Amino acid sequence: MQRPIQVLNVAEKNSIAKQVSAALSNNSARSQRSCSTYNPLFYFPYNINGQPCDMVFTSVAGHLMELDFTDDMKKWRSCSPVDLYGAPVLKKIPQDKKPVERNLQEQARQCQWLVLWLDCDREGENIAFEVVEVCRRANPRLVIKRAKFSALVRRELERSVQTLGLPDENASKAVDARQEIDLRIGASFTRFQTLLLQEKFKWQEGGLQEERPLISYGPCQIPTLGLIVQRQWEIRAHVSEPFWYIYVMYRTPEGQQCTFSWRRGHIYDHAIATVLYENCVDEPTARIAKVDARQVLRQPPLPLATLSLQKEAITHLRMPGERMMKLAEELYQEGFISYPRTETDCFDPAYDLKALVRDHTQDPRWGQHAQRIDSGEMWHPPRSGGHDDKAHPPIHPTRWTGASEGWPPEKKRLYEFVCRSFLASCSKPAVGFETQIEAAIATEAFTTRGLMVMEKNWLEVYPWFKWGGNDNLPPFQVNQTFMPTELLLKEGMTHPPPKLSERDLINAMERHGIGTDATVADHIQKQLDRGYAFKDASALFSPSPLGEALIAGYHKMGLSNLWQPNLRGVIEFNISEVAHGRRAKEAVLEEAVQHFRSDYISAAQKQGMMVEEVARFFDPWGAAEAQQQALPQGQAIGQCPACPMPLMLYKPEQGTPYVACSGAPLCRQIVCFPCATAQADVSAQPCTECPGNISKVAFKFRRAALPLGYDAEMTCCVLCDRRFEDLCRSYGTARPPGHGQARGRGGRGAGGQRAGQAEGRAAGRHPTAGRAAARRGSGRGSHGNGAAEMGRGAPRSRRRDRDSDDDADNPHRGGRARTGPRGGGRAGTQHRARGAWNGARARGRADAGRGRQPAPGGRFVSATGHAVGNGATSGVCFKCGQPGHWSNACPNQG
DNA sequence: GCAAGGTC
Repeated sequence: MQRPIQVLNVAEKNSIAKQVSAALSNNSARSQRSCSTYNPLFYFPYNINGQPCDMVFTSVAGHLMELDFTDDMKKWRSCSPVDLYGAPVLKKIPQDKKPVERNLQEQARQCQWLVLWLDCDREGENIAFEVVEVCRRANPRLVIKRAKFSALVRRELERSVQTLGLPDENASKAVDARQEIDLRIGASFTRFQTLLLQEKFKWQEGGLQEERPLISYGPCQIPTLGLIVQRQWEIRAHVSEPFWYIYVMYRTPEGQQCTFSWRRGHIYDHAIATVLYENCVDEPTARIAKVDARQVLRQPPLPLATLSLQKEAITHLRMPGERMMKLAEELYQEGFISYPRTETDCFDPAYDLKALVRDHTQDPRWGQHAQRIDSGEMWHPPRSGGHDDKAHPPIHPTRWTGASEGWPPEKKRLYEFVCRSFLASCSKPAVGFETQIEAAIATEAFTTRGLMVMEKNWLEVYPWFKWGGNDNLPPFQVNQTFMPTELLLKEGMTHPPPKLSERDLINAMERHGIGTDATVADHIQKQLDRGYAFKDASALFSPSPLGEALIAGYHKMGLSNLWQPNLRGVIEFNISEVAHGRRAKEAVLEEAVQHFRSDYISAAQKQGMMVEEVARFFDPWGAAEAQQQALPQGQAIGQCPACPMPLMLYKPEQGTPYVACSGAPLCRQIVCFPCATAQADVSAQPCTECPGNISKVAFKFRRAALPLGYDAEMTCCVLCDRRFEDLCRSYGTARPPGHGQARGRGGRGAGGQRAGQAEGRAAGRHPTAGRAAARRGSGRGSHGNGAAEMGRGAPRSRRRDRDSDDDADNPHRGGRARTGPRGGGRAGTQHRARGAWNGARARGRADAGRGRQPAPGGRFVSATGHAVGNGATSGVCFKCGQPGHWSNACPNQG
């Protein structure tokens, strides 16, 4: 008799652990609490490939680990935000996940095998590696295996456990890359925006909730805001135009009637419309040219996935997506509906749907319909929407309850919606009889259509959908003639597109790959929480002044790729190249970091534009105005050693000349004059001398030129330039280049660390080594060097071209901006401006979103020389979203 | 005080 192997099985959430244990053990698993509240243990014996096993099944609760910067970079003023592109990052287990970690380690110590049952998607693969890391720390000898399953049904799970494989490292690395990109961009731009704007304006007077708002940036939240602002600009850019159309109405003596639509739709030229109309008036007899009558079917709704449930709940129940998800979560926890976060919109054929239907036959509201399905009279197998996340079924009721009296009304309505929707999806399609009529008057053609509902079927249980209409059509015959009751030339006006509804937003986000089914609602809610957008009484979204100013600011800077909706798609496409093994994680990261760092540098250099945009809507604080006015005129002499902004030489009328970074308040670097090699140390204390809330700046000098360092500390106010202390002290040991000198001496570390980084680059490791050189050269009036350094990046002329292009396109400024020619001139629709933007969007969009598109062909190597994955490389440009080149050589700027 | 993604 073989001794059983001890096997630790880990699922992504308890519900899966429970289901798989039940399926594999034939419902005989013994459950036991663990030290982690939401992750109990299930024990049962099993046999894997003839080998007896003692199975212990447990779960985590999503990711175990979080990515973050090291402690020294977490303080917002500890470094310039641009440093966050190169700062080290760490994966850590946050405090609230410690019990999960303990549970895994306790079990791992007693087991020989670890079987990973995490969801079969990229995030699941990444969590699998987190679990492996934690378990291996407790038991290095663990044998690691991965169960891949396509449905939670017994046969599939049994197959899966007998054919265990290995976790997919590429998929996991793709997630690592995404996390790192999101963190670096998010943190750097959030700090940039917040530090730049937070203190400058009277937010509350401008309608914001908070006095000092957090102005966050994220690669999902900002493109979402971009969608809202873009629509606002479309609306504002719309210029109403008149159009004309011929209106025909016919009423029989019996009272049957219909109106006809003109084949030409609308005509924007009054003269032409009049000529065509007069033709009709001259020969007004209408002749029926065609009668097409046939039976049509209206299919029931697809089984519900998360996003479709959100959209339906918004439309039919008038419930915001975020609220709906909370209630759905509750219903799931209480066992009334299945797992609410799923992409699946098709039922597994093995699923016993009839049993689920039977559960509802006693309901007073929809029980009768359920009975008719159960009897087979109404039964029709649910359609398949073609999506399957391989982990969850579509959302459906799991238990009937008539005892929902205590529930809040919204929860009741949601449960009812899930039940009715499920029953509808198991019902026969509705049957109608449609008649399409074509009529001719003189040279012009007209159509009308009638629809009579013959069998309601699924519509009986689903009251939210209206079908049918115009069923009082006169009984036309081909070649029949009649005299129209009314024949008129009517005038209409084009309307701007409507504001976005939450449903529109979800659709747009889905189309562009912004967020996942589980996070889309959060990103929308975040717009409201951050004060970037409002939702009006009709639940339509419009940007707040702050939201619009942010987008307009980046637009004006020529950095629209930072907010346009394809941003996420571009990131997703590139990391999916990692997941498929076509590019190395490091290469994609390097490319992304380089690109976004360069965008950050542009943004920091043009920060004034952002301030200007915000100043259109919000009043600045007096002190900030005073600060701006009080700053003396300086002369650019190079680039700041700590950030991308120009370093300025200031010569106050009284007092000592000094050199300071122009990037305040993001960077308050002040360096020594005349040597200009010193590192500043900034402490944010209020100035005791001047009336404004200006910080006191303490800074250190270091005379690198001397063999023994010479150090000084001085405290002064940047606003009034008043010194508080001035003391010098020497120190004894010279340090080799590349070691942070300030850090070792009790001064705060940032300055010294930056010095260390800069030296490292100078040693040739990094392509931006020139910066350190410029810093050294910019002392003693070496102006030429500094100026050359400031103009780095795209050639100036090209940048100017791009900016002016963008300005021409920016419709939010002039009020009545043009709508073409991108939109193709006279679009002939009610929403003519939309065509223009859609055209622009389509071109700008990554052929990317979620890796559905084929990989772009061809071989190319990044300018950094890193981008060689497994020989053939591919990906899309972070700037324009197109394949074939990298963003630092993007030919499609703007 | 930053992101987005899992999940309770």
